[in-house]
Amino acid sequence: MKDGTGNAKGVARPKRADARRNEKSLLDAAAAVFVTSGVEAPVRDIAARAGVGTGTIYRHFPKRADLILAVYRHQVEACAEAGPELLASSPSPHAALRQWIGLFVDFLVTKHGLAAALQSDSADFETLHASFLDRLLPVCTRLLDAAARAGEIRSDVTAYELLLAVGNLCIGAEHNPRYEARRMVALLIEGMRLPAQG
Amino acid sequence: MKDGTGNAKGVARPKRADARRNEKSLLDAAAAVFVTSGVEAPVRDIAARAGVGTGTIYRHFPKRADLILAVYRHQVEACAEAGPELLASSPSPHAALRQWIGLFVDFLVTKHGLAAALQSDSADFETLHASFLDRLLPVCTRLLDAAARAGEIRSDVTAYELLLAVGNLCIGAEHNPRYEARRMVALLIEGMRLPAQG
Amino acid sequence: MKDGTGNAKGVARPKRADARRNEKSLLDAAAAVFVTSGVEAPVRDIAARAGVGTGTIYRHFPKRADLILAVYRHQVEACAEAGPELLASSPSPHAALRQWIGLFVDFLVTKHGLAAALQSDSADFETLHASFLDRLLPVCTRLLDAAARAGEIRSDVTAYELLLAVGNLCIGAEHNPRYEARRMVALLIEGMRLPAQG
Amino acid sequence: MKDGTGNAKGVARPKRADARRNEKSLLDAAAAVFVTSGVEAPVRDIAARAGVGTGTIYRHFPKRADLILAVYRHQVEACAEAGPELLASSPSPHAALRQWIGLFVDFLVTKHGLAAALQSDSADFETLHASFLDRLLPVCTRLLDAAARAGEIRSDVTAYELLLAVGNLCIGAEHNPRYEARRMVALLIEGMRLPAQG
DNA sequence: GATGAATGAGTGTTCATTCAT
DNA sequence: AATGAATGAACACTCATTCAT
Repeated sequence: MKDGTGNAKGVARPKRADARRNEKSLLDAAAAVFVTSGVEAPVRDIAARAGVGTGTIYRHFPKRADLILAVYRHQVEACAEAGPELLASSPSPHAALRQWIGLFVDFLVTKHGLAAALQSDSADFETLHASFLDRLLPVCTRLLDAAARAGEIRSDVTAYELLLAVGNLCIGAEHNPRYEARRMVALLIEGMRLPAQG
Repeated sequence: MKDGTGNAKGVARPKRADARRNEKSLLDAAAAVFVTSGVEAPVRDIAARAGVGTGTIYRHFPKRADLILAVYRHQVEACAEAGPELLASSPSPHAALRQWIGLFVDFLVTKHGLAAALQSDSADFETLHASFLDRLLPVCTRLLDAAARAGEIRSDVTAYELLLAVGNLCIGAEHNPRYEARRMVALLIEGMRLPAQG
Repeated sequence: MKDGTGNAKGVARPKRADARRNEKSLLDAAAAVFVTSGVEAPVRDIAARAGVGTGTIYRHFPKRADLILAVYRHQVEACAEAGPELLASSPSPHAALRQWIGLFVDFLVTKHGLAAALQSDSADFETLHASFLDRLLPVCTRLLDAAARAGEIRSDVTAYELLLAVGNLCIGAEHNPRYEARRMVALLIEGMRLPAQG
Repeated sequence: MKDGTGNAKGVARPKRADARRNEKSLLDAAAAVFVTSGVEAPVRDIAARAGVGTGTIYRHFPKRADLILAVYRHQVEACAEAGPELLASSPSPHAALRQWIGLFVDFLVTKHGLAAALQSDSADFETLHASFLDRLLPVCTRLLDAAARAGEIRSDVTAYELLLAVGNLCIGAEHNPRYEARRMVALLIEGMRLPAQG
């Protein structure tokens, strides 16, 4: 019955006020450290940055994946929600796909190590991998399907491989001024396009 | 300044036969372990596999990057040499580019962790990154230029970003049957193509 | 000087009803957890089981020994009280001693870790040790004296060493089906016996 | 083919000279620390006392049980070997048993925490428990059998429970001047005696 | 040159205890 | 009074790297 996190409005205990504040600063610190040292940064570093003890991190996020997940949840969510909207408002499904992938790239490119972590085969990161995919895969699939049905892109590319490919293309982009992930991703998307039918 | 091969400047004393033999078995062992545990595998594992002490590895390859470099030198070399050949024998520069990139992918995809290591910003891996690029960049540039001059591909993609992009696309491919790096790379190359001029 | 029960000197303010209720549930929880995880079980576990915060435990029982003491007080008390009764009702002092030791063993054997804790030299457990002894030593002494005076047992065994010996013999018994503490204690008691005088 | 330890005389690599010296000082340090803080003393403490790094301890003794075992191996061995000798030289099997148990007590009583560790149910200590028993059980069994066959003691006490009981009786003896383990053990042994047959 | 023993910093993780709410 | 969040010392263990033999 304990609820570690959510409990939006209901009968939530009042105490959570300071804890929530603390959790927020934890998330901020983690995000900052992740940018600098990657998502595998030592727990101590994150704790130090947040000005808390290491135990506090473990209390809030028992597994590392929990922390990473929490750090990026909002952004993943925003990205996921943008999918249908773009599909509705764009001139073509392919344009929607391109824009949506653009959002995904914007998100990943600033998360040093995230893309790499998503590739880690460590048991600890499988959850992470899965959670990201759970939310994003359906959205991407729908965009892909729409574009394929419209005859704009080939239909043999799965959302899974596309997301992984895009994720990979973002690795290392942040620290490398000579490597522009967005351009590379654009090429990839362009490579999926089918010639307009006469 | 240290050079793992003992090959300083021009006066290199020819390495003793047994030392060379030793180095060879070191390389074989490292290659094998890299496949299993990635290029960041513990030094001890490699030493054990080679049947030598850890100190021996450090003598031959002071920095980890030296070892990785040595392990893959032959293959990088072969890849580099294939560039001009493909350009000469292929029906078009773009085809040559595609095939050459294919060789590069073949190489990377079977090297667990190599692609990831190439992206590491650790000072230790910068050498690695640089060495690979030193040899491959000119080759790739020449292929790119040829294809661009032939009007087959856009001319705003540098060899540097292309190699990085392809390298990135290969990350994690080995252990993931649902992710086919070659397909993704093919899309990228396809995305560079320019419509044939009337 | 601190006394976990809040019962200082003589002016003890009667504890509030709810506090007493709380303390009772604490004791029950602790007893249950002690059985499962030993008397050194994490405070959190006990608190969780009791449905209270850890702070509450510390309020009621500042030191771990206080808690252990409180948990077993009733049983120690019952054991102590049984001494004189047995002496009065048994056919011989030695029989009374044997039975009383039996009660003590029954008590200890089911308290995972208690016997071990009584032996711990940690400052924290000295209190525990002392408290148990305070109550039980006089009782045991009286039984021993009676049996010795009756010529049934040797008179050079002190209650202190007997209690410790019996306590020790109980260590580890609970989890070891091949080790029957009661049998070993019986041998010890038997070993104290003096041959009946012609 | 690697031999981590033994290899007494044969073709042993020469290098082991300093390592052996080091291992000896490790053992001495461990023994000293065990006396002070018990066999569960922090690895760091032992390392510090021996003047080595923690890694050195792990190299020589991967598991804690290995260290404990090594520390006490000689003494266990000596104890085991004394069994048959005592049986041969003592006036009666019971006397031999008594003396042998005396040796066992002498050994245990000075090893703070050993007896307790032998009782630990931690997986890590099972090995320890088993190793001690492996060596001592047969010896004790033989003494017990001889005494039982001679009609001097009851035959329903197993070597296993006797050793455990004696071990338990030794717990805490070193630091407690008021508790004399030897006396208590003597009582136990006495308690096994059978009245001489007419 | 080769060896592998030694080193010790670095890291994850647990848990008793304190204290703001 | 009760709560439980926060703290941080403590500990086991790993592994890159050095260096005596």
